[in-house]
Amino acid sequence: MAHALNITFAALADPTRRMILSMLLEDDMAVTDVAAPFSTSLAAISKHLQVLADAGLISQEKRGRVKWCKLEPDALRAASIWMQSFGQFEPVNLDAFERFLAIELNDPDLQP
Amino acid sequence: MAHALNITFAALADPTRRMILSMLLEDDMAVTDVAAPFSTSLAAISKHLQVLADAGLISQEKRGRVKWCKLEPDALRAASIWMQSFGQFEPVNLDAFERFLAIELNDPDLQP
DNA sequence: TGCTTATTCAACCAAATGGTTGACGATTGC
DNA sequence: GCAATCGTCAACCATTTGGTTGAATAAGCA
Repeated sequence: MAHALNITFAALADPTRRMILSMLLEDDMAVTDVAAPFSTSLAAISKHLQVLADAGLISQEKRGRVKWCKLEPDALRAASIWMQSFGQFEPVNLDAFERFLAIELNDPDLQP
Repeated sequence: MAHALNITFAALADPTRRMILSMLLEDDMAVTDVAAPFSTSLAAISKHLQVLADAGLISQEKRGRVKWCKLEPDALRAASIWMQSFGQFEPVNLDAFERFLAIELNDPDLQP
């Protein structure tokens, strides 16, 4: 893989991982709490978190026996900047954004 | 896969496909011409173009025996909007962007 | 000390991905 | 008509991905 953008975009391509990111947007979380709303195993979520950490999208810090996960917006920012190079995208249309979010949050691929 | 963002981000995760997109930014191209600068086979590039078309990132139109490929920025815009939801990203730092582009264009994974 | 909780590791599996090669259907030009 | 060009298809291959389960490690609690 090598290139940072490869792993960033690959990490973002999975709906479970995007959901995790949106959960972490609210607050830092322990691995077990991240896994709670999903029907997949804890080990699977642990792997997803590793992918996100490898991509630099989150950081993980172990305090005691609990590993805290924290959103790291820098990697996302890099990908966002790449997109803007294809850009001349007009400023975000908030109505379209609302509609978009409605679709994203009703993602049928996602169990929670 | 199902969700549009899944296939959009998955399509963007490959450096060959990102390079193709940047080539198409300049102008519409025939499949053979897209493939020319790459050391991979024409069939492989044809598959990459299919992935990009499935993601809505490009469109393809056959005129005679030549199939023309054209950048379609709407899908990229959708992904860009999703990213901005993680946003409160400060306006793009152009110096950082220049450095970033330098890295992207020297991508060692890419042959051309 | 011993039980419980938090997380990862290891081995495994099915499916998807990115690549190859050779054959094939269309289209164009001589 | 026939040969060359454009592009895809089909079969195959190696690697990666996302998932499982059960054991292992580590830390807190009673």
